[in-house]
Amino acid sequence: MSPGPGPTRKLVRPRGRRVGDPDAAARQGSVREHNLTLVLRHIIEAAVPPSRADVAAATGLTRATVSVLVERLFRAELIRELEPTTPQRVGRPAIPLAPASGTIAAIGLEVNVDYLGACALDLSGERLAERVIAGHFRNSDPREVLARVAALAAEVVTQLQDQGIRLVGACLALPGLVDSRRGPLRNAPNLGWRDLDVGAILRAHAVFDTLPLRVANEANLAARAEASFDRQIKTFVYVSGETGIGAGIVLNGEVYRGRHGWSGEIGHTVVDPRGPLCSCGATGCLERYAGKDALMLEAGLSPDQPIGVLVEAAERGDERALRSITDAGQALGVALANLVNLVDVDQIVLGGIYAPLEPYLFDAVVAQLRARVLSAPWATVTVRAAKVGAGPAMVGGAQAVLRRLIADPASWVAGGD
Amino acid sequence: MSPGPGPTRKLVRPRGRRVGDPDAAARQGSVREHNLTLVLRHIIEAAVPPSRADVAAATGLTRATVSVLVERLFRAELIRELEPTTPQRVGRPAIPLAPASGTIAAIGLEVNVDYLGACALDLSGERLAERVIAGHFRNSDPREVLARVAALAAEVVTQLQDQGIRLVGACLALPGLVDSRRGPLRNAPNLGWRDLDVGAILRAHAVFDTLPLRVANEANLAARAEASFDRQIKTFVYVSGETGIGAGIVLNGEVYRGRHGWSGEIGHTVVDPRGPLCSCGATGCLERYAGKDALMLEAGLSPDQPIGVLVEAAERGDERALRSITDAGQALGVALANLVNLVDVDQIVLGGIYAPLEPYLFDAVVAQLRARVLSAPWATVTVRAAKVGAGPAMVGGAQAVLRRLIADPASWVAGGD
DNA sequence: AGACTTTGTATTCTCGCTGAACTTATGCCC
DNA sequence: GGGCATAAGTTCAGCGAGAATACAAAGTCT
Repeated sequence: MSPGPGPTRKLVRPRGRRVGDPDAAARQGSVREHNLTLVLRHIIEAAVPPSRADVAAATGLTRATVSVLVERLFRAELIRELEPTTPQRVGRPAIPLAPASGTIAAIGLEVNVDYLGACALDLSGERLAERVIAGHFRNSDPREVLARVAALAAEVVTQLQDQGIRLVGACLALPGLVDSRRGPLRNAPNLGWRDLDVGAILRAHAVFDTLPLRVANEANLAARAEASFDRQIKTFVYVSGETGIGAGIVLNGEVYRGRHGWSGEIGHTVVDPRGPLCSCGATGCLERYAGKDALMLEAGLSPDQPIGVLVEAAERGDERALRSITDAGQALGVALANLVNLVDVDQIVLGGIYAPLEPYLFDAVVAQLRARVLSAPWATVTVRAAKVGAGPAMVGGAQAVLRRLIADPASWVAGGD
Repeated sequence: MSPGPGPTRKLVRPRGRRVGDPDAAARQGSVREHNLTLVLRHIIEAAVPPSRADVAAATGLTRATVSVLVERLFRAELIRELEPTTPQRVGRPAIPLAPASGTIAAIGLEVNVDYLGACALDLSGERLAERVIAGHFRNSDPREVLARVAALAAEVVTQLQDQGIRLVGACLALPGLVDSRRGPLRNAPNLGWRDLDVGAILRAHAVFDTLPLRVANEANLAARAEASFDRQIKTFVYVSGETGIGAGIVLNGEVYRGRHGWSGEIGHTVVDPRGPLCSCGATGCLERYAGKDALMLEAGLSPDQPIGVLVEAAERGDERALRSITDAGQALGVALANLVNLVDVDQIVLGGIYAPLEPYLFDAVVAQLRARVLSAPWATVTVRAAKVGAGPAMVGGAQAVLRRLIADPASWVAGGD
């Protein structure tokens, strides 16, 4: 029978997407996909560039198989060979393998209460481009703001395309409830945005005609960026303190998003049911005690000033400032104790405005954790400041896009062949 | 070279355990293991017994492959063929496949504040045996109580072995912090047990010489039992209300245990930081508002009476009883709102003493959820009473053991060949 | 210079799934 | 009742991917 597209043409069997999918059938191709990912991940995450033999030893594959897989990854420009190090060891010198740099990149975008930003990352983790605009976007006009974001993205995209770098996608970080399945932004109280299909608005701009765009929660993305900093720590909670307070829960190296993608809304966790009214309609939310506005106002400062002003006041020994920070720390400690009792993590990373407040804030947090976490006597919960610098959510967004590529290099290898 | 066990014998390469493990190399054998599990799971979880052809259609495997895999499962006594239904359809009649019954079983054990129990389940989910002893085990002597549990287990084991049923393992449910990695019980405040290697004590009894034993948290196991009741609902939180209050968080069909296995300790979540002192040392824990003791005492009843007494009082319209239940419901609602804000689940199942209190309790819970969950306007959180009957944790324990077998039938197939 | 050591590649083998043909068992229709 | 259509289950050649083994390559050590 000729393979023409006749009416009786057979339906294509839905191929098992990944070996990891427990509900799909596995076939030989799944094995290859799995191992391709395994090898790529190992090369990208290794502390020092490994040779083919190192990869084989670490993964349990044979050197022969690794050679074949490496060849594929190499041809797809996902990895590169480095110069052999001057060998101080007997035997044939190894060829170190590393993630390719400057071949493939992803774009991270962000809208926050006091800045907009765009950045680009390649597989080696290098920041190829960055644009940040400071401003005040509380109760801003979404279409106008998003147009500016699109302009930033366009700048970055043209810059990279001029260098011949291929772009795999973009991800926008927002401080609010983003529906991870159906796309629309539900509620970003501090931007004043509500029930808005941000993805659709942004995709109307020409830049995104060929560039796939995702939208995700700011804290979740920042958590991902922090996770990539220290890969040893696989399970932790990242708390993003800004005007609002969000948390990204990382379980075993994977950001936990929940049923709809709305996990980690610690800012609207109850600290005291009889406490003050919050913008969300409930009473006694953490945000009313430890959000930036509350911190600044309690210290007698304007909430629109940068956090550095509060830090300076604390450094001067200003009573009101110190009291404000300690109160916030207690509330934060209560909320985090609840989180730890529920989710059982043993590492907490405080980012955003909390990082510079570390010397004045953390003791109160730790004290509450010690008192209120049921398992505290058996496993101490460590609290530390975030290591990622500026724009963690932007970086995390780009990483999220790259991560998809890394998790499924087979499609890219086939496409670029 | 002769394959003798000389000193230069090659090390056995660590074989990739499962295809699901993202850090292990996949090989052809992994494909078979994966598909074997896939087929077995499909047969066990199907609403009506499927034929080989049905399984093939559902999984995406070919009928040829399914035939081979079914043959293996059949020989290992994991599944059985049913009589063909009187066919009302054209074509060769299908042979329905179902989980084997009465061939392989697992034991569930439980120690709780007011009863001990043991039960046995086979792959078809049938309860082959059950023993329950009522009593009061608050501040009991662990060794004495565990000896009684071992005796219960021994009774069940001999009964089953007389019937020629093979036992794959046992799992003990405890209301407290169980270290899922290193084994010891850390803290079961309501039993008064603390820092006790329950597993080791129990394993000293002869029954467990050949029977692998695990120890796990009561609420987590009860959640698993509830999950098996309605497989459609894959993500929910089960709340086990007894003297203490525990929660089992089920994400995508899998119980989330956390870093150490201590997740879901909702009973020691803070409802009001200035509230009354709790046995755990902190203040204002949920348990002080919605635990059985608090409920009974507030209603003017003795905490050692069964919950039915409170239900009857409420039915009579007793003011104190109704007030007590409503107060508990509010506190529970606050704690659950926090949980939902953090973990983003949209189903809550209330079990234990809360199930019979449904008509008087749930409204208060739902009201708090509606007011305090940030995402409430976009996705309602449903609250319902548990469906599993008596001893959910026991049943869940047995299921947990069987689940391991189902997740890795390859080992059993090879062993029973 | 030659033995030794380690890396990376080539070749053959095995294993498990696919696809297509084949067998079996039933209902339907004349 | 006998063919025909239909669906379930089985058999078998083929293929793709990793394992095992042997071998080539590129160095160090003596």
